[in-house]
Amino acid sequence: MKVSREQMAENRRRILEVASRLFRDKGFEAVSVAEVMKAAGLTHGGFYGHFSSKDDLIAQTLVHALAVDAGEGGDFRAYVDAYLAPRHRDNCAGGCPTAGLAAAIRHQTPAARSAMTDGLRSQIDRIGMALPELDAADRRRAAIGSYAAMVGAVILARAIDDPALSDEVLEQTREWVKAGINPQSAGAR
Amino acid sequence: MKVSREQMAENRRRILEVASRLFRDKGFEAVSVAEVMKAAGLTHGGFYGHFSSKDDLIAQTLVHALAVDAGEGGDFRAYVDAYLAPRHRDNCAGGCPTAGLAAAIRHQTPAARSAMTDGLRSQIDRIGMALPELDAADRRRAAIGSYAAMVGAVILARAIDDPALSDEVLEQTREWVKAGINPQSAGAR
DNA sequence: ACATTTATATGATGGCCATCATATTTAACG
DNA sequence: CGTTAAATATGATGGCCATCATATAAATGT
Repeated sequence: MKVSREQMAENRRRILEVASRLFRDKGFEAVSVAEVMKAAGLTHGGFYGHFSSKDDLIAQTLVHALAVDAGEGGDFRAYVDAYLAPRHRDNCAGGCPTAGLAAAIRHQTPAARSAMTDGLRSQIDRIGMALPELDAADRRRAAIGSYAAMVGAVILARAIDDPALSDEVLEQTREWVKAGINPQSAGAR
Repeated sequence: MKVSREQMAENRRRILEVASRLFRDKGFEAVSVAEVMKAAGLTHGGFYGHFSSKDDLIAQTLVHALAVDAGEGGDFRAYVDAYLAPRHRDNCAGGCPTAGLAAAIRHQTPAARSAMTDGLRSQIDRIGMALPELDAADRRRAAIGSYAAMVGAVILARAIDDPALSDEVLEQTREWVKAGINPQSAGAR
């Protein structure tokens, strides 16, 4: 049945939201179009009224998810603590889309890769702005190096089945990253 | 037709080798059993004489690939340079299996996760041994933090479609990691 | 040499899934 | 209100793939 204009927009939003969580939780391939629609409270047939294909959904979901990825209020140390925490590791569906999906993007369409590129660029800029105590060159290096370590640590911590080692990967990376952005230490770099 | 005992062992080795490259290149789900067998020069039917399922192949391939992952002759700086290089980024099929597959392991069987855990543990130990100039605590932290950054940087560099930013991610992470293992800087950490 | 075992090949089978065709219902607009 | 257009539902369709049943043929051990 037809639905009001706003209802349709709302439906579309819900599809994107639900797809974002499902993709982060189970990966792109393990989630079917029908599953997304069902989770959004719709039937699978209506899907192609909103998106031209599953690849289109993936690309649009990435744009959506990476735009919200912003979060961070400028306190980089607090962001690092929250990012490299068991709570974030255990919350794939609600966690950072970059940590959850970046590795899968290599196999996706150009539109998806483009969304990832934009998302990464702004994330690096955002982290850089949260490190005003460093000079420009150190700031960029620290932003990129820190974020790479954070994403890598969460991916590794999620991949392994030994809780103690997984916790240790998070803890040690947390200390490593935070020590690396001390002005005196960054100077030594 | 039946083949000699050694021929069968050789076939099995080739299946694992070929599967390892295909999985790293295209991901677990995008590679079919038939494709692996064909690439190994066999037909798909014989597959179940070697492995009990595709999941079994994945787990055994990981054990195989992560055992060979050793490589490194003890010069950590050289290892970092080679790891965080465009050549490695562009060579998924022949590159580090951890960078290529770690993120997908979250969705695999317990056997696969266990193989990844063992592989990561020994990789951390190996890197630690290549950093004798640091004391024990710094060494472990540097090994974990550095490896997380290396894996994360390669994953990010492979995900994005802007070559300049991709190169920059590798370069900056390379400098960041190498600066982080300077004894004076590690002291500050 | 022969009998037997077994590695591989050939050829189903059944399930899942993306996509589409068509039907239904209702909002939107006059 | 009535007509039309559009959003969603229902119900195919075709392809891919993991797995398996059976056939073939060569190696192994006597």
